[in-house]
Amino acid sequence: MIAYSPFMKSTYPECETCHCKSESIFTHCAVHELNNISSNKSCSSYKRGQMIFQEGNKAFGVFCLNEGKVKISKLGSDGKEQIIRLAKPGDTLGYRALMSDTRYSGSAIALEDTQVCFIAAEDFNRLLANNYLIAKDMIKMLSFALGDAESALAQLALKPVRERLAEALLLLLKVYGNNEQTPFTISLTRDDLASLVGTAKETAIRFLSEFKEEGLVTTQGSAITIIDADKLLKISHMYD
Amino acid sequence: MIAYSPFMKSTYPECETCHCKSESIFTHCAVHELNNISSNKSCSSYKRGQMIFQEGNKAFGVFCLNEGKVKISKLGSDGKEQIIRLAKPGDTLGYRALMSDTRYSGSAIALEDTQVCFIAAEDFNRLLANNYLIAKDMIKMLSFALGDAESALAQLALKPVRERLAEALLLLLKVYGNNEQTPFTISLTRDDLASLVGTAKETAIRFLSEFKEEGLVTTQGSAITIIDADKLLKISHMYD
DNA sequence: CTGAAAGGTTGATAATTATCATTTTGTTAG
DNA sequence: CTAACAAAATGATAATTATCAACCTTTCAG
Repeated sequence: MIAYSPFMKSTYPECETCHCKSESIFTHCAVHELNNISSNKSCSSYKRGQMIFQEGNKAFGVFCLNEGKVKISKLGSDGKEQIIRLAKPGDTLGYRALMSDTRYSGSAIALEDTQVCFIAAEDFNRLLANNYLIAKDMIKMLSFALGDAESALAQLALKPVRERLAEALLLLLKVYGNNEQTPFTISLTRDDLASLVGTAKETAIRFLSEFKEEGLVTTQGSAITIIDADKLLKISHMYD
Repeated sequence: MIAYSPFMKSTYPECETCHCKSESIFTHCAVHELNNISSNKSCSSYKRGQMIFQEGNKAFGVFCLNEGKVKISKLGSDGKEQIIRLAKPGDTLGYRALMSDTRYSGSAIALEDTQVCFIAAEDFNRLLANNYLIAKDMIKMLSFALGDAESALAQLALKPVRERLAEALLLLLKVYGNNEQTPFTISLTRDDLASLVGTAKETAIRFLSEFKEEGLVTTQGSAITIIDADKLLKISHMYD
C-alpha cells in the first residue's frame, strides 16, 4: 500500500534537475541561484506518520517537498485534529511561519513515505530580496493559500458535512490527481479524511457509504476511488 | 448610534499626513512614492451597510481603509454569511484578489460610516516592484492574514460555539479596542456577531446571554461591552 | 412624542452531528 | 498461512446546534 520511496538515507536530489522544479517556488531562479540553494540545502526522508515540523516550534527555513504526500494540521485541546492544507511534490512548507517570523501554527506530517529538502532562512531570504520574480511568486503563493484557507473557512461554516465531504474528495483529486482524471484512487485513513472535512470519523464514514451506494466512489480498505467527480461537484454545491 | 463621519462627499485625505499611515502597507514608502499614491488615488465614503466591493468581481486595485469599520464576508447558497475578516483604519482591502489575479472571494461591507482610498493596480504594483521593503511588508501582511485564516478554520472545526463566541469577542477587542483595554464597547448586530462566530443568530444570542449572567459582558441594544477579557480568554481555551 | 419598523431575546422543537459500543474487514508480522 | 492487531463500518443514543414562532426592546421618522 505504501509506495517504496526511491530515496533512501542520503540520496540528494539536485535542484537543477529536480522533477518538480517547475512546480516549485524556485521556478524563476537563475542558474547560479539554484546551484547555491542546491549545494546549501539539507534533505531528509520521512516514513508515513513521521513529523516534518511541529506546531509551536520556530522556523529556521523552508521545506520543499520532493516526493510524497504531506498534511499540515492543527491539534485541538481534546486531541482532535484539523487538516489545514495538503502538500504534493513541488510544494513549499513552512513559509508562512518563516515569512511572518512566528512559530509554526500547524504540524507537517507525512501521509506516505516522503522526501523533503530544507533551505535555510538566510539562503531563502537572500533569494527573495535579490530576485523580485521570486518575491512576486511568494506573494502569489501566499495569496492562493490565503484564498484557499478563506474558502475552507466559509465552507466549514456554511455547508453541511455531506457537501464538505464531496468537496474534500474533489480537493484530493485536484491536489493528488493527474489532471483530475477519474477514476482516481488515494489511500487515506478515515481519521485523516474526517480531519480534512472537519467532522467525526464515523460521520465521514457514513456519508462516504452513501456516496458508495450512489456509485460516486468505491473503497477497498483505506483506499478511496473517485468514480464520478461531476456528481460530487454538484453535491458540493459549487454553483450557486 | 452611527458615528457621524468627519468625511463627506469629497474630502481627500492626504497620504503624507494620514493618521493611519504608520499602520498601513504604505509605512515604508519614500516621500515621492507616497506623493505619487496620494495624487493618483480616489477616495469614497460609504454609509453603514454599503458595499465597498463585491464577491465575484475583478479587482482593479487595492483599498486602504481610512476611517470606519469594515467586514469582509462570504455568502452561502442559502443566504447565510460568514465573516472572514474585520478591517480597521490603516488596513488594506482587496489585496489578495489583486495579488493572485483572481476575483474577489468575499464582499467588503461597511459596518459603520466609512472612508476608503483606492489605489489603482498599476500604481500599487509599481510600488511593490520598486521597493523591496514594501514587497516584504506585503509578504508579511499576507502571512499574518494566512495565519489568522488558518487559525479561524481550526477554531471553527475544533471548538464549540461558546468558546468561539468568547474568541470572537476577544477578536473585536483586539481589532477595534485601544490596546485591548476594558471595558470596551462595540455596536454590532447579532447577525454580524453570529456570522463572525459561524453559528445561528439565536445560538449566538443565547451564549451571549450566558456571558451576561456571568458578568463577562453587558449589552444595551446592539452595543456589547466587554467587561472581563481574562475570563473570556479562559473560556476560549487559548492555553492548552 | 408616538407609532411603525427593525433588531434583540426567549421558548419549543427539529435537524444535524458526535460519541460510544460492537461487528466486520483489512493488514501485517511471524 | 494464520493469528493478532489495526482500521473500517454500522447501530444506538446523546449532545449540540439550527430553525421556527412569539414576544420584547430599541431606534428613528414624521
